[in-house]
Amino acid sequence: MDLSIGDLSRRVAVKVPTIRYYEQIGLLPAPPRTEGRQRRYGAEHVSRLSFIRHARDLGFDVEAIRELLSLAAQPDQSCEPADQIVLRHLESVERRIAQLTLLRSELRHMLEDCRHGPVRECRIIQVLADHDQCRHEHGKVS
Amino acid sequence: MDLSIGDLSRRVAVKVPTIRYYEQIGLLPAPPRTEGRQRRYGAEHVSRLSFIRHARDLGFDVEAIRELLSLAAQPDQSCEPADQIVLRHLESVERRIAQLTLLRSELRHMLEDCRHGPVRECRIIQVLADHDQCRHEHGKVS
DNA sequence: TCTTGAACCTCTAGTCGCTAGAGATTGTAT
DNA sequence: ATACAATCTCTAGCGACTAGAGGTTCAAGA
Repeated sequence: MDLSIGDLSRRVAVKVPTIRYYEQIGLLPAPPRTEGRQRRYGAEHVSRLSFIRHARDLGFDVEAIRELLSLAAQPDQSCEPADQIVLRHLESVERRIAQLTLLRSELRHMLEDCRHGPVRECRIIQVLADHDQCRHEHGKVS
Repeated sequence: MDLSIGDLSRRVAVKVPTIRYYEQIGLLPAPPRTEGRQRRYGAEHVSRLSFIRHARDLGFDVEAIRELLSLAAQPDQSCEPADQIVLRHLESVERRIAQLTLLRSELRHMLEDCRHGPVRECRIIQVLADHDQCRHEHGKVS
């Protein structure tokens, strides 16, 4: 096991610049280098980067991943803090789904109401221009 | 109607720096100024900024809003392009909901499986460390 | 009229998690 | 030996703001 950054990238499916970025922000430890200063990774880098990738796939932010990694390194501690992190994330996902579901129904209504005539009669534009004609309230989405 | 930027901000519920930002990126036209170079807004600014805010609330990005604004200014044209923009956005919202729904179920399973013991036995950490134990595949989320 | 002080001004930099590019160096296969 | 892909560092950019510094202007009260 003596992987170049490109090998690691292919194996874990994380792009090369992203690996360097993770090193820069201290998420992945700096590996040893060749004489010519190229990075060479071992098995522990593979598993740590996998962990990071899976956690990112699950939508955890870097701070949460930092905490999860540090918890994973303490096998005797209670896993409750990890639980809390996951729960916190789950709740934010649920809030997001709720927002987006509202949003979806608004957008559907807009499309249904559209007469497909000229802009002058277009409900879509009207709703945007005069929000009081809108059916529901909704929070910020972005 | 001769509103300061603060008046406009309160009336439309868009923050002052955001208003200046919209001017900078050309979304809101630059208003006339007082002798002392302070901005003074009229009714057309209020309605244009309202339009922008409603569209942002609906999750449209700035480029889409630019197009919607320019369509709104051409009342004789067909509203089909506006339709297309809304449809495109609806589809992306639907994709996002689908992703997040998958994600939610993964996170719920993780929490269910957790034995609330030490980290060593924690399914949450195990799933992250060894992704093959994961129940489902899912796309990128962030 | 003068004085406060809140509101305004411009400009730069930071947020998050990367991604892209320039320009130079290194590793590897032929 | 040579070619060329891969690597290196560094800086800047993405989107849609947000925060802060340091200075100026406006409007109201004394």
